[in-house]
Amino acid sequence: MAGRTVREEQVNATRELILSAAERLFAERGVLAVSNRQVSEAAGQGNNAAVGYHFGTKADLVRAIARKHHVRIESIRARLLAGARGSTDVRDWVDCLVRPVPEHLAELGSPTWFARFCAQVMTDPVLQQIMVEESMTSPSLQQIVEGLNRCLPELPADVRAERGEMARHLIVHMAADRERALAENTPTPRANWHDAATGLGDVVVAMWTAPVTPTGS
Amino acid sequence: MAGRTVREEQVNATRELILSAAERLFAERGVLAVSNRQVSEAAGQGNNAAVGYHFGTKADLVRAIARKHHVRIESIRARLLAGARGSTDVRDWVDCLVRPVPEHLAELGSPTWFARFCAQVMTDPVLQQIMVEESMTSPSLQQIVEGLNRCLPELPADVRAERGEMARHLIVHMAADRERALAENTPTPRANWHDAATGLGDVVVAMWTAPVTPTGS
DNA sequence: CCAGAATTAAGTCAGGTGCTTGACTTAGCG
DNA sequence: CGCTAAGTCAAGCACCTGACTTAATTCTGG
Repeated sequence: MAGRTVREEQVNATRELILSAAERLFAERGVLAVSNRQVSEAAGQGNNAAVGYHFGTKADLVRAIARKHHVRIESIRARLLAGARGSTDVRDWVDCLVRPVPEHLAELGSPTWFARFCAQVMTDPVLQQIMVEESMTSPSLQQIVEGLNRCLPELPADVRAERGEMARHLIVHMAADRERALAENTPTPRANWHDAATGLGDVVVAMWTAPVTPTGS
Repeated sequence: MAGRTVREEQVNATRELILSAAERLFAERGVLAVSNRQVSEAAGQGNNAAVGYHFGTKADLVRAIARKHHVRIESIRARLLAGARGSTDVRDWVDCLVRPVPEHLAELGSPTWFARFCAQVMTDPVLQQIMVEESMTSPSLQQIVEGLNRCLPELPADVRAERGEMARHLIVHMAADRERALAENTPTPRANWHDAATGLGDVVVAMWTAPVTPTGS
C-alpha cells in the first residue's frame, strides 16, 4: 500500500492544483466567464483538457471545490455543535450556524477565494442546485435547525423557513463581501473573521427573535 | 415632433423586445451563459447583431435593464419617503428601504425576472460594479440612510455600514428566491409580495436595532 | 413623390470553446 | 528487464461567439 504513494501523490497534487486554480479564477472572474482551458493552463497543465480528464464537466469541478471545503466546514460545525448541545439560548445555536464559514476562511489564511466562489454558485440559476445538494445533506445543519426550533417554539413554520433562508444569504454574501474587500485592500467593518462572525451573530439572533407582524388573516 | 412617432415607436418597440427577452434569458440561464445572439433571436430579430446595434456590449445591455427598473423603483421609494419624512420610528425608514423592490415586482405581475437578474448581477465580480453605479446614485437612498442614522445615533459607523450591506443582500436575494419559487410553482412562505416585504421589514428592523456585542478593544 | 438616413436582415470572419484522438512518459509488477 | 496501465501532452474537430460587412427594407423631411 505504501508503494502506491509516488504516482498517486503526483495525481493528487495536480488535482489539487487544478482545484485551487479554478477556485481562484472562478472567484475573480466569474464561474461562467472562465473556460476549462484557462483553468488547465492556470494550473500549469500543458494539457488543455486536464480539467475534463480529472473532473469531467464544469459542474463536476464546481462540485469538487464545494465538497473539499464542506468537509472542513462540517467538522468545525460539529465541534461547535458539541458545545451547544442542550442549550436553550438562541445565541448558542446561531453561533453554530454562523461561525463555521468565517472560521474556515480564517484557517485558510489570506487570500481566500471560497466565499466569493460560494456566493456566485449559490446565485447562479443552474449551479445553485449543486450547492444545495452538497450542503443540505449535512446532518449537523439539521441539528441546528432543531435546536433553534426548541428555542423558538411559537414561531410559525413559514417564518422559520423564511428566516433560515435569510441567515444563509447573510452568512455567504457577507463573507464574500469581506473576502473581496480583503483582496482589494478596501477597509472592512471588522478587524478579523472572528469579529465579523460576531457581528453576523448579533444580527442573526435579532432576526430569529424578531416579532412577527401579522399578515393576511 | 408628432411626426416622429411612427419610426421611433418601432425602434422603441424592438429595444423593449430585446430588453425583456434578455431579462428573461438572463434570469433563467445566467447572464454569462446567454450570448447576444441568443438574445437577438429570442427577441425575434433576424439580425444576430441586434443587441450590438441597439445597446453595444453585454455590459451596456445589463446596465439598460437595470436602469429601466430603477426608475420605477426610485419613484416608489420617493413616494414612501414622503410619508416617512421627519419620523423617528426605525420601522418607517426600514419600510422605505425594504418595500420598493417587492412592490415594483408586484406591479409588474407574474412572472417576473428582474429579482433573479438583479441577484446575479450583484454577485458577479465584474457586473457588480455596474449595479452599484446604477443604484448608489439614488438620492432617496441617501435620505433613508440619514433617517436611520437619526433614529440610531449611537450605532458605530462601521456597524451601520455592515448592516446596510446586510439589508441590501437580504432585500435582493430574498426577492430572487421568492421569484424563483413563483416561477417553479414551489410553495412560498408568504402569500404575496406585500406580505413578503412585511416579513423582510420585521427582520431588518430587528437587525438595525440589535445590540452590538463588543469586540477587540 | 423622391432622395437619404435609419433600421433590420443576412452572411462572413477570426478567434475561442468543449471534446476527442493518438502519441508519449512514467510507475508498478511479474 | 519488458509489459501494462494510468497520467500527461499536443493536435484536431465541429461548433459557437462577438464583431464586421453588405444588402434590403422602412420611414422621414422636403
